[in-house]
Order: sequence, then structure tokens, then C-alpha cells
Amino acid sequence: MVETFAALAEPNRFRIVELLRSGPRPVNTIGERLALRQPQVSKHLKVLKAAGLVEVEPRAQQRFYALRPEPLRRLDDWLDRYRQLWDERFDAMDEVLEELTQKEDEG
Amino acid sequence: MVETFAALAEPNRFRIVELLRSGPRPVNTIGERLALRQPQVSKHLKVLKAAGLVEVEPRAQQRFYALRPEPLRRLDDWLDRYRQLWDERFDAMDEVLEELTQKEDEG
DNA sequence: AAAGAATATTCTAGTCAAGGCATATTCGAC
DNA sequence: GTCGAATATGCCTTGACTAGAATATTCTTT
Repeated sequence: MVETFAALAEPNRFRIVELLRSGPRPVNTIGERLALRQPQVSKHLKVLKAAGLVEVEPRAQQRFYALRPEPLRRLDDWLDRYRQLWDERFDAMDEVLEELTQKEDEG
Repeated sequence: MVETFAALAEPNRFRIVELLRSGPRPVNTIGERLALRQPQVSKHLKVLKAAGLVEVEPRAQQRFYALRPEPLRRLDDWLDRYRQLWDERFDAMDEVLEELTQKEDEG
């Protein structure tokens, strides 16, 4: 989870992921499209691959990189545990606050 | 978006967010619970606050930090644009890739 | 085998962020 | 106003990350 966040926290890596949303691409077109030098693209892709966000498919001398859904799905699952924070009553928090101030206990 | 990822990419910050899911807490209890020194907790909370992930409510000398839903909701919206990758059978992508590589191998 | 295209790796330098520690600040109790 | 509790800030050191440039590797073609 944290590794996914770390991978997406880098601006250029984020742009690469966004670009790949439209489909797999070889390294050079990514670099052209995002105005990044080839070595940087390869490095970023390496990180994205280590995080499972991307997979490679060799084709001739080119390597097509494609998005992998798994980490994003896991992110979605993680968010699920937080959805109550805005989906439903948010005011229950105030009660908890009251409670905490009285009993300084920690569980 | 990237700022949200950056905030959550730090392990201890992630743990703080997870802890705050159960409700607002003062700084010291966070430190105790996560075995972090007080200055680090304050620094991490500062980053989380700058990212909008957290808000403060002073109470006596204590400061209760609570989760803010907005960034998580925006994350959810962002994920929405990727859900087709796994919601529908977008695995067609894999097929296409397979096909392309096979065609190349055999041709 | 040689050449060329596409990509990966290495090395270096500069930057940024995190932890540790000391200290400053804020606020309530007396 | 002073003291003490809770929290924030500053400084320093260290480790990690990134870009740049050069070079190595891989695969294809001839």
C-alpha cells in the first residue's frame, strides 16, 4: 500500500500512469509524449514495475508497458474502509471526541 | 493528488492516518500508540495537515487531530477513471498484447 | 558477424525528507 | 506572573531519490 503511494507520489511517474491509462506504450513514445529523457523513463518504469503498477511485454526491440489493475484495486479496497467518513454520518466523530477528552485512556 | 500520495507514502504517516480512522486523537496518544517521539508526530501531522488530510481542534493544551475526508474522496474520484481497468473485462488488453507478441513470434 | 535501434544500467552530483535532540511556544492551574 | 503539561519549531546529520550523461545490453536486420 505504502509502496503504491510512493510510486505515485513522484510527479513524472504519476504522469506516466495517467498516460498509460489510454493503453500500453513503448518507452520512447512515453518519453516523447511527456518530454522526458529515455533513461529517466526507464528508471521510473522500473519503480512502477516493482510496485506492480505496470507490466512489460517485449515486442521486437521495443517494450510495451501496460497498467496493472491490482494495486489500484487494492487502493480501492483500502479506501473502502474510509468511505464511511463521507458517505454516512460524520457527526458521530464529535461523540468520540467528547469521550476521549474524559477518559484519557488508550486502548 | 500527487501531494496526497506523497503524504501517504511515508510509513509512519500512513500509520497515523490509519489510527485516526477510529476517531480524533491528541498528539501524545498518537505518539504512545505508534511508538513515535513527540516532535516526529508533530512534524508528520504538519505534513498531513498541509495535504488536507487532517484538521486540528484545540482543546485545553491538547490538540485533537481528525481525518478530513476531502482528499480521500478526491482519491476515490481519481480511481474512478481507472475502474474500467478491472470492473469491466478490460483484460482484453492482455489478449491484444498476447496476440501481438504471438504474431511477431510466428511471423 | 556487424551495425543500428530501443531500452536498461551505472556513476555522479545535487536535493529533499526523516529522525534525534534541544528549545521555543501555547495554554491552563495555582 | 510562574510553573508545568502539551505541542510546535529549529538545527543538524544521514539516507534516499532524482536528473543528467555516458555506457552497456538486447534484439533485429543484413
